[in-house]
Amino acid sequence: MPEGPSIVLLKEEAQIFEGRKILQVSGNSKEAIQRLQGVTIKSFKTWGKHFLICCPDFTLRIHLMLFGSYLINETKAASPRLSLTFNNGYINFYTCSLKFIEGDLNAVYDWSADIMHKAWNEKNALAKLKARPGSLLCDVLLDQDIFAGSGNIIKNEVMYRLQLHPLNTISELPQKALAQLVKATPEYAFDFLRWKKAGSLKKHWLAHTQSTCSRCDLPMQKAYLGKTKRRTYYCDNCQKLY
DNA sequence: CCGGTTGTTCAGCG
DNA sequence: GCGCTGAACAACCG
Repeated sequence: MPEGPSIVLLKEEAQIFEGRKILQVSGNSKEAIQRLQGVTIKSFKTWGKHFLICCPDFTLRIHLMLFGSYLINETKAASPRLSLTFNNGYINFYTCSLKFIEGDLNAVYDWSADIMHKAWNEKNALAKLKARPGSLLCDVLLDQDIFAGSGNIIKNEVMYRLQLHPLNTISELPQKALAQLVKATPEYAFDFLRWKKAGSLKKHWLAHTQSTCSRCDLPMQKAYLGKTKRRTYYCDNCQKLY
């Protein structure tokens, strides 16, 4: 389930364990997860689609990939990749990628690239876009170096909102469109978060998985576009190709 | 019930 | 070393 907003939600739900000591560790991960035993969690952070468990001497990065999930104070049949027990509950992570990060997180992460971080920086994003003049719009919206946290749904919805065709190259887009892009992508991510909390995310999809354009009533196109070859929904009539 | 996918990395090749 | 392709991972929905 995981685009950036879903990870922000995970962080919010995990808040109850911040500052708590990990009493029990288990899971089928091949990483050395036992080093978490007895450790007190300093804080949880997110960067794009990364969920970060920050401990005094190291950080554990959890990436839910395509199929990952988590449960708090609940279990299911599958065996967790990682299970952490505290004195006030437990959290299980399933089918995710775990990696320990040593040293200073700020040396690893460019927080200004995270579309949901307070450090998100439009100017930095614009500079990165301009450094990739030949890239397609549908590809840059999945580029985690530029729009960390954006995924395939956000990509489709942002292009539709801005009425920009997925096959626009960055160099062809007018400055105004680029300025809209770096503003609208975080905006949509926060709408996504709000709708997901309300359980009404899919109801608000205007492009993703849609068969008809809500603006002009013509059929939506579905194609696997760009270097990323990800499923792209768009309206040929409404989304402008410069 | 089989096909498809809200994601990423890596091996292999030219 | 590069860019591209396909595989691998592996769960859940319709």
